[in-house]
Amino acid sequence: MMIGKEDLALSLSLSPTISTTTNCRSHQLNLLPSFSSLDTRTTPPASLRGIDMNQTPVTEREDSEEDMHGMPSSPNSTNSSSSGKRNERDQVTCEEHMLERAGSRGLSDEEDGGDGSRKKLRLSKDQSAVLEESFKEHNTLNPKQKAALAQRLNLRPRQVEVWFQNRRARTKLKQTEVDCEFLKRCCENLTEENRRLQKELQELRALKLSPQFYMQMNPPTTLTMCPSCERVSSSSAGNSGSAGSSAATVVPPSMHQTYQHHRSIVPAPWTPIPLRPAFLDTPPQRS
DNA sequence: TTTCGCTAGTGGATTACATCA
DNA sequence: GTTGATGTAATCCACTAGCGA
Repeated sequence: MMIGKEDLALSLSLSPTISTTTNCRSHQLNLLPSFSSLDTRTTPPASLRGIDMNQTPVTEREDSEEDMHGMPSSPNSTNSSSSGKRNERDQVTCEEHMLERAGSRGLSDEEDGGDGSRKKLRLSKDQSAVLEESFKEHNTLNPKQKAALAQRLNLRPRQVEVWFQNRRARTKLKQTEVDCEFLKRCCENLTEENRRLQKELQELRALKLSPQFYMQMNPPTTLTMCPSCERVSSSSAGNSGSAGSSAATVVPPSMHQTYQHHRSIVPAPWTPIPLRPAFLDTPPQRS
């Protein structure tokens, strides 16, 4: 949004007949010239006490401030689609606004109490089921789909849009929980592996410090890995024994003599595995 | 009374398009 | 005609309040 709050305030104070939150084009506004300029963001919708919001709209009167403008209350309102579909959106915008107005719950300001409080009523099971089905097919809606769904369910397009937004949020939350659990297990495994390797390192160092170690030390060992089975084997001038990685299965070179493409592995200096994966400390960058 | 899930409002960020110099 | 700056509308997400079960 390129309009700052100051600009909004200025607009409100200077042009009381123009809504600052309009989503309509000028020609659409011309169709609805009599709506007031209440700031819908600061004026909560009227409540809906005792009324089943899920009932088929009866009158054109909208309970919320949307009717005051003839358009939705939030800049987010009305259209839900992936970006870059302006033409498609434009075609549906007016229809949606009319639908939203028609899709009211048949309440007047008197009926909803007019105390500024809002009522959030549940969608029926049938409505939720249909929305769920639709969400399974596509988790975002283009304006036409939204309008059709709203009409089918006797809801306002805004309600359908909000439902999809919240549904996406729930999906993301659950996925985040799953990811978190997975990473937690990874972290635990790596911690355990690190602990085990540290212990092994200590043992090797202790062994290295003992005089006997030098007595029995063989010439430098070269590790070879079979690219096919990725097994590591060790070889040295005087020993073809088991100096391979503790994590890899050590296989005598003889078992892999048929492979002509064995490559040598130079043992790298010891690097402890961090107890906590680095990516956990690196927040994902927003593209 | 408290808790939890759901619905909806709000603000910021982003994108596409229109207009103008 | 092209290009960059600017404005506007639409959409998304994150956060949150409020309602109902």
